[in-house]
Amino acid sequence: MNKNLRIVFMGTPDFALTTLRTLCDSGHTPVAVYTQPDKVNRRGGKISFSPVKAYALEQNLPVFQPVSFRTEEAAEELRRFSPDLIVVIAYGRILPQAILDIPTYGAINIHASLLPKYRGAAPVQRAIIDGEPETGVTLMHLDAGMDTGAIISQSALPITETMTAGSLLETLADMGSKELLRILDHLPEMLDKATAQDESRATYAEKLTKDMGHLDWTKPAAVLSGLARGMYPNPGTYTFFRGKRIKIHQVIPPKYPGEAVGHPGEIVSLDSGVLWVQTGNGILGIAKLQPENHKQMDAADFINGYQVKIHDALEC
RNA sequence: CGCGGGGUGGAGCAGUUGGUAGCUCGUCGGGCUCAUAACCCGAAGGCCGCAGGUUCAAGUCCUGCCCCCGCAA
Repeated sequence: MNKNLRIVFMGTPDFALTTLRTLCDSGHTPVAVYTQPDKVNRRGGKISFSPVKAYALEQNLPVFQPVSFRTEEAAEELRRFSPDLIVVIAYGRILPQAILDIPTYGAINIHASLLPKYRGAAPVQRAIIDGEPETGVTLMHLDAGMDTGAIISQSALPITETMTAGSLLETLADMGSKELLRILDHLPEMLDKATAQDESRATYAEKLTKDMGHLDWTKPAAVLSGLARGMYPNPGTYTFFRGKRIKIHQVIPPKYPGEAVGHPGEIVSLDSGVLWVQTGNGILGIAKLQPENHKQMDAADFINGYQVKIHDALEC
């Protein structure tokens, strides 16, 4: 019923793209799309667009990439679309109140956590790394703070030991997108019913750093598994083998806690073409990996090509 | 022009100071076994990324091009 809402979409990565697609497919095509400025990919000297920009161009939607929203020009540009609502998803920037005041209904944001827990940049990743039993997606009415807006709706999802940040993000993006459509159909009421977050329970999910991905084999397998899955695909985890850096792409849930059959980092079995590695507690399986300068490969191929033997060891 | 690694039979890798290619796995055939992703025997399969050059001779040296990847951003 609200098909003629004037929506402005703001987002950057794939997580945001899912929702943009959903909006377009359901007839809520945005009147404008905002995304982060293009980045220069040094290695090829090429410029790379954000996933959102690539799709918007494909759909012939007007694209804007302001460097800042704290200028009168930026506000004026936005006002020209006389938006009813801004939908913000992983845009990568906090919108100042002056911008939030422009649309009739303000701005709605989809955040991949059960707010107020895991506010911030890496909610899904941190939830997996921390071994949380569940996470979810929250739609909130944006205010000027960092993920502090009133909660419009929330859906939870259990985290299993095979989920990665990448796969979970996809699932949550779908959940959030569908929920958004539902909200758009009942817009003013849903916003009125939004409830403030309980500040006392707020936690923050800081951005991940590359060095966090350096696997320490003396840690328990369960911890390493969470790290490998929470850091995947970006920024990724890694270890070293014969002095070469190895990226870990897929691990297999830990086995045999407590029963140490080798030193931490030692490869104790090659069953089923998997690299079974002894950790500080339990054995972790590595199923897919990528030696530096090479492409991703199955552990079985790695074992064949590199003549890996039991008792060889991964280095920290 | 940020630094660097690589393109070799279906897959992953070796190939030394240049002399027509090897390993692990897979595939096909046969054998052993109660059985097997185990083991044994045998076979097929490669214009060594593309183009040009040096040389009696190049995967192996030189030049140019295409593609892939790691780090850093």
